[in-house]
Amino acid sequence: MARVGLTAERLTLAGAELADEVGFDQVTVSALARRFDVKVASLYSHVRNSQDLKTRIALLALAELADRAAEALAGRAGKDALAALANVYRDYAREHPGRYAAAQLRLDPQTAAASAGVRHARMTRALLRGYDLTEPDQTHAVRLLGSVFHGYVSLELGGGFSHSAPDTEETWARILDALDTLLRNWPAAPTDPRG
Amino acid sequence: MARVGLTAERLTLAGAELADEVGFDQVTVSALARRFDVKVASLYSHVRNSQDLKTRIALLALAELADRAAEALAGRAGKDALAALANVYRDYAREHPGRYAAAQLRLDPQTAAASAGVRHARMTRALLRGYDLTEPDQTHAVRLLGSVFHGYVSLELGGGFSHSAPDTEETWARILDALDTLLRNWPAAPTDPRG
DNA sequence: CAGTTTGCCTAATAGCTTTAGGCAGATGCA
DNA sequence: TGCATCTGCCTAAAGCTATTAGGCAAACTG
Repeated sequence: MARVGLTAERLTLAGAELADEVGFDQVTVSALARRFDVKVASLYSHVRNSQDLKTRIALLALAELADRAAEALAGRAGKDALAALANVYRDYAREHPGRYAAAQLRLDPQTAAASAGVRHARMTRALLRGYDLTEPDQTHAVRLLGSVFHGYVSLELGGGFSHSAPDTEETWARILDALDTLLRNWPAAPTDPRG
Repeated sequence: MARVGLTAERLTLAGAELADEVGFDQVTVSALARRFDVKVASLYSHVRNSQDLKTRIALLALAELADRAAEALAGRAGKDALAALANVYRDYAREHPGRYAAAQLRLDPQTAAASAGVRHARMTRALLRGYDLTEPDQTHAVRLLGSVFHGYVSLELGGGFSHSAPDTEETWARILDALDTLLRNWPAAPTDPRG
């Protein structure tokens, strides 16, 4: 009967920690109740259901990631900014694999629109101001960067690059070099053969 | 009591279909039993457990994907091969989202080593023969391509690119152009400043 | 300090996973 | 063809998670 002081925020934070420890898909209402030494049903006063809990963790992760990105980008431009942003994602995923997995949770359009996800897109766009791209190439480049960052980080985290030399640090550095080179020499759209 | 003729193979295939219909994480021993109109316990004669079932689906997906890739690469080189391989991944993910998700399942090292996953790495490497790269740049490039393909496909599938112009077809085409350009002008390793 | 709110509880239902043990249809051999 | 064995699917049962309904007592409110 002792009141533990549960709130949606505390549950979300504890859920994020749990995710980092055991994996996002192992985050369960039951496990969280155990962690607070409280009965399972008690959580349902603070969180609508399991899906709601996971969504909150995802939103937390997206916001944390956006905060880090904003800080990293401040005062940087060009390749410096590119590497800083890329490393934010990679470092966050390594420090907080569960939260990073949570950030990939598919959100319904409304929630997604209100999430920090939009800040990410805006920051990537801001980063590209250091390169000479105009629409629609800028959007293509935003999507390319998102793909590379997310793809690399999730493959590396998933062990996709293990068991083989050279090490991933080296690869990561060379990929950032390559992206910088590419953005500085972005190929023009091929002329439409129908024209 | 009528024997339905369950086998691990039939269960795996049905599981893959189920994954494509309702999502890989919704693939459950129970759901599969329902699909065969059979009691749940019956499946345990053919499949060790839920994890085993999912692993089999993952291996099926990896093998199908490798088969498609091999076929697509046959007789092609350079950018033609690059686009063909890239489209194999993208098309497969769109046709079989559940299977594609299954292919990302983290396998234990032994299983991974025996899986078709190694064929994928080899094919990407083969593709790079059309470009002028030597080790270790080739490995870096293999990893870059893997990152872009996987990252783009999973973001697109997850709806990460929705709600915004221009359409993803155009972006995809431009990204392939960009990768081709990049591979043909792969930046040399920067000289070590300590040297 | 009485009244109300609210936080955590018990109880109950329902689904998924996994194991143990049983019966009958399929298979093999004389 | 008949008998023995094997194998496939079954019933039963225990344990975990999710979720809802309703209760009691601690904590605010005036």
